[in-house]
Amino acid sequence: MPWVSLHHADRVVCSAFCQPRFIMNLKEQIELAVAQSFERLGVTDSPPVVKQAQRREFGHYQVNGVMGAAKTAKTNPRELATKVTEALDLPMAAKLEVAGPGFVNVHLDATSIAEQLDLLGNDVSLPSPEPRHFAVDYSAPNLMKEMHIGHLRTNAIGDSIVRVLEAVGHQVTRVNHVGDWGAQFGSLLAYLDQLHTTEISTELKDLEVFYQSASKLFKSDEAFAERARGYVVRLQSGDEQCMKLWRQFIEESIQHCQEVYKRLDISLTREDIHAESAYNDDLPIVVAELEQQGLIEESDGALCVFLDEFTGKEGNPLPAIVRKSDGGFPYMATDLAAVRYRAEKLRADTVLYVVGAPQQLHLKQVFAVAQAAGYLTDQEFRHLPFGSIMKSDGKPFKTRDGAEVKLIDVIDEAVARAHQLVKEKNPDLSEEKHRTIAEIVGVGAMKYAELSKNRGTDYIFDWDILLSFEGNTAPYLQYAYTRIQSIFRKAGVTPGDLRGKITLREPAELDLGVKLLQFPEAIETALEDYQMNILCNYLYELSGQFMSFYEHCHILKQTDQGIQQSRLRLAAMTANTLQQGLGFLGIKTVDRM
RNA sequence: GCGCCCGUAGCUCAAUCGGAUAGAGCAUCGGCCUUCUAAGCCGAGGGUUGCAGGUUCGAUUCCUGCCGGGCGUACCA
Repeated sequence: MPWVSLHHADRVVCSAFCQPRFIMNLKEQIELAVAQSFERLGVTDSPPVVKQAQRREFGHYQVNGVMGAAKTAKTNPRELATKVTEALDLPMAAKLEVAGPGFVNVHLDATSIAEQLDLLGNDVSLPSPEPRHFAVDYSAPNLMKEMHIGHLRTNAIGDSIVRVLEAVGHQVTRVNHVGDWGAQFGSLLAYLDQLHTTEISTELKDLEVFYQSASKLFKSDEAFAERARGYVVRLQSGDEQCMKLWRQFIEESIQHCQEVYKRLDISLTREDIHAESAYNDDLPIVVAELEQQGLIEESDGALCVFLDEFTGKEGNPLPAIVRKSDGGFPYMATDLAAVRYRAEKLRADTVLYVVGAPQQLHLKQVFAVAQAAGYLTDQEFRHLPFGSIMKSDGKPFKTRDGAEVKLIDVIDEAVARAHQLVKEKNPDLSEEKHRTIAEIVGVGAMKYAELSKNRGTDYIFDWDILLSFEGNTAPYLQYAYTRIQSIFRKAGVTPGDLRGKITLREPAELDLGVKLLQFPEAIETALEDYQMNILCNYLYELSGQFMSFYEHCHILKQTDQGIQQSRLRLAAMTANTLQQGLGFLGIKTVDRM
């Protein structure tokens, strides 16, 4: 039986005659065996439900599906579990036991695990789902202002999702839907216009200060406010001199963004920018198309789409306003135009919006109106909301607090702290090395702090937690990696030189070996709901497993050549997995730190 | 008022979608550097998962009610 298909997966995997990198992962192998065992016993319609065991004493994997099956079949769960175990053809299991109300605990066999590791060589196996075209909308800063700490989430999460999707073979379009249009630009342009050419570049250096000076003038100086309003009109009507100023400002602001991306190692480039203003010409068309569909109603002078499912205060119908009473277009219109573009022009199969949770209702409306307008056929448009960052008192950051923490300042602080530490830990390295390492470690810590949290929940901003280098942090993973590099330096070999097979004698070796084989499972689980914290968790556990192995199974002191080669191979595979996994998170590794 | 999200150890967070005795990190306490980098390892203490019911073999997870917090709720984005 060369080909077998898994009922729950949308792909076919082969068991015998194909490349090692396409072998099933451990969980799938067990699932398949349990499913076959169920079949032999005449149990149908019950999934095996195989999971990694939560406690080591329960084996490596546990089968939870027997209890559900027993319920449907109205039989005793423990008896059924015993039968399933007897009918189970799973050579890779060293021991199977029925436990608790009807669990089957699977203890894996060291020899089989070693064989599977040998099949991989020094490669890392990845899931290979059916390729799709993804568009991922993330980052999307407002170009009026500089990015603040709140922008870290969409950048870190979005960029990581993009990297993982690409790694498993999907086509990915990065979309940076920057805010470069709107009434607020009036005062910025008016302010820009009254500067002397010599002052412009210095003034724009700090966008935050620029923005604040302009809005202060807008409030205090009536003549200035009047000019600002005039600029809005001129901007919207495409006045050439005004557009020139606007382009100058936008250019400068994009420059700022790209610098931050570069610093943060975010993979967005200028080519990924598809700004709000790019849809300007589409906005009247979208409204006209909605009109043709009979979806538009006028209300208080605004053009609206009312859908039954949306109600506002006091149960009143809640409109999706696509044109304001003053004739301007709100972001509902822009976002609809963006949906239309992404579905019809970009032809993406799945579009992910990595946008904060407060936008939930808005995006729900956007998708619903787009659906009603016929822009969507079978594409999947999904909002991936993330929680807000709160202040230490648990209250959310408000724009008016003015005390928002600039993203670039957080980066500087992270790098400064890392620099201090690496100088202290490794004084022999050159200053240049110190700086390079500090940049990678500091930025890694920041990004990992974001990624390792469940994306849905709000969390509290705290310098010391965000910039911690101990425990479950990126530096811990990077440190595990440097320890491995150090071993190879001292041994004077490179992973490519390694000969010999893997043998897993010590418990620490077996646990590390199993953990290594679970990488594709972690990726798969993380992609189910685009939760990168699951990948973080895996990498942390892998590092922990390695650290334990490192302490208990000395490598260079080992006199038995076979054992030493085996351990070096385990170390090499760990390093490889860590580097790839961290790469998926947008975090680099260093050879020393 | 209505809708969505949340409430877990002193603090910050997990818990792979209903599984076993709820896990980490930080902080606290105790061990481990003449041995591959101590950003580390080994161990200890710390919990009525906001409260009260319900569903079932089994609930942090699902349902109902209450308490507390956040966000949203027509022309800012």
